[in-house]
Amino acid sequence: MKWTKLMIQTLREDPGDAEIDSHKLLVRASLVKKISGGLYTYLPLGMRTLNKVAAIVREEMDRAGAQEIVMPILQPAELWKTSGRWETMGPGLFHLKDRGAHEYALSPTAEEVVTDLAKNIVSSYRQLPATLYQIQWKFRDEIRPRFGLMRSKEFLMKDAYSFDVSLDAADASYMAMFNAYKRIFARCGLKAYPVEADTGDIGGKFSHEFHVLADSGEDGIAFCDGCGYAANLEKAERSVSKRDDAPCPDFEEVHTPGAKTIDQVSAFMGVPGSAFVKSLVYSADGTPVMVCVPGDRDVNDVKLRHFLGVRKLELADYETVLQATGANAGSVGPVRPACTAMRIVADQSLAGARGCITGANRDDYHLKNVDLARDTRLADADFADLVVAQTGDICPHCGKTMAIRRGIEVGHVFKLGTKYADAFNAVFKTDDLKEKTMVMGCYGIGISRTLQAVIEQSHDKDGIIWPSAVAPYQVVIDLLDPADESVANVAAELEAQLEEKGVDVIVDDREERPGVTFKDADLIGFTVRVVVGAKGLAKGGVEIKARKDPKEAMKIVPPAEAPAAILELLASC
RNA sequence: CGGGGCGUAGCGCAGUCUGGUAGCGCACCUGCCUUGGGCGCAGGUUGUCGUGGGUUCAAAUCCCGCCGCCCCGACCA
Repeated sequence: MKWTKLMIQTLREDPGDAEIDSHKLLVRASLVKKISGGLYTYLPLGMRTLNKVAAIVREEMDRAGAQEIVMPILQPAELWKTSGRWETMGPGLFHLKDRGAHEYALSPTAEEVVTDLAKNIVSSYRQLPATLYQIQWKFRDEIRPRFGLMRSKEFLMKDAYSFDVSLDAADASYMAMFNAYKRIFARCGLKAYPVEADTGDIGGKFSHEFHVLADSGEDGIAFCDGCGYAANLEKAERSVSKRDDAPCPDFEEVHTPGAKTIDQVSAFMGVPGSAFVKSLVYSADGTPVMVCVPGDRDVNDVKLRHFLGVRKLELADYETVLQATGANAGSVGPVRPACTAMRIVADQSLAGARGCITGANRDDYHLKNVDLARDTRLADADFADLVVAQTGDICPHCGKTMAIRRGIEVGHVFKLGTKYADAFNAVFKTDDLKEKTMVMGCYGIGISRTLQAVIEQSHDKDGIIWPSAVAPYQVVIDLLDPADESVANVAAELEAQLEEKGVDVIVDDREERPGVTFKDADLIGFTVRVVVGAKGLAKGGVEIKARKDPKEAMKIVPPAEAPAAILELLASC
């Protein structure tokens, strides 16, 4: 392919609306063009890399025994109402009506459609197990699209769904996908880590996310270097040692005028935040619940929601707080008798806490010398792991300390159980003619996000450094003298030979100074650069260099030997 | 949803406070020159100044409405 035939318009300056390197480079290297917030056109170069990632995913899905299908993006509302997600996904789900006022959703995933499909096609255990997948555009009405392709309203996703005869059988389907994912990300040149995760709105029992570590990542992940435990902060557990607090005298009120936050009261009283019991009033499916955690800790909403077994959980508004406790936010606490009606729960690390400070349920007052067992209605069953893990917390599996890192979620594998199969009554006949519900799993990879994650993980100050497997073109042949006949001939011959070997080649035939073509080659990041010039040829060689290598690693080889040398270089990238 | 910022050429921006008929850099086109890391010179093209209304002799500039985009926050008491 000739450069001058392609729609490429590289930019010298960073786009004004990009925050992170990969987003800036996507735009500067002319891979994508924004059309509106969270919506992008893929230009020829971007389309090629997107297709390459998709091709790797397709190959590995097929290898793992999954079958490719395509489901509609526009999906009838009835299916979504059957599963309940028409309501639970709320405004995150795009919906629209046709001229007959029938409602539709734009698919953000396809559990409903695929379960309905399986229900209709599968009637016997003989047809299982089966895993279906598609590579299809998905739509989500994100609150705040950002970071280019990382969080956009429309994105390319591979979604797969497994159907099995039992939970045990589903393990094999899950593991097949898990292993396929490891291969996929490795082939894309990515270091991706499987991380234990919450199952979110999709539901189910067990799941792993695949994360690429990056400072710009939107997710926090607890890592234990001791045993390899890795978990999304939404789920990450921590181990706490049993407290042995000394008995304390009866609690007493302390006047704390104007001090509302833990930081303010802590400063006012000259006591560290960890000595406080922070008490928050939540609205759990509409009922107020008080949650107590150490003053230097944040409540983990996901853990709390699971523990309480409720669907909708949010911090209560100020009026509810006042009604439930008799005090305004900033002065509330768990000590009786104020909160007689409300359920109170607390983080496990507070079991046995004595001598702590809480709100007094009276504006501008706190209590000191609180003994949670003695002074509150908290019973053993009310304690659970309810806080967000922090760096330095103890790993629940090996006892070593964990660290929090940032990650980009590029893939997710779930065991769904029978959540959707139950909703759609997707059953099959067993060998003894009984009816049984299918057990499902679902498995997603953000293809467009993966593409950007590769850039985020593989770039330098000059531009992208494409791994060979997903480069828009693996080799750029830079013609220093495009008008020179011998240069053009050597380049054409080289291009033909490489393409015969299955290598994607772009020939930079622009009448530009070398500085311009070199800068562009580095910016777009073609895996290997070949320079063909009249002077070099006169001396008997062309020049080859891997993008990831420094200038000094450049080699000069005779044109006849170039294809073999280039293939070797590509194999190492 | 709340707060802040921004909308001027394909891209990045100045001009707005203090109203006077729109500018810079990059890109693009022509010519000369140059030719190993975004060269130089000369000439040139590209704008409903986001949009609708108002004030005014005159509006990118002042006033009001709307739209879009970006960032932060969304109540951790």
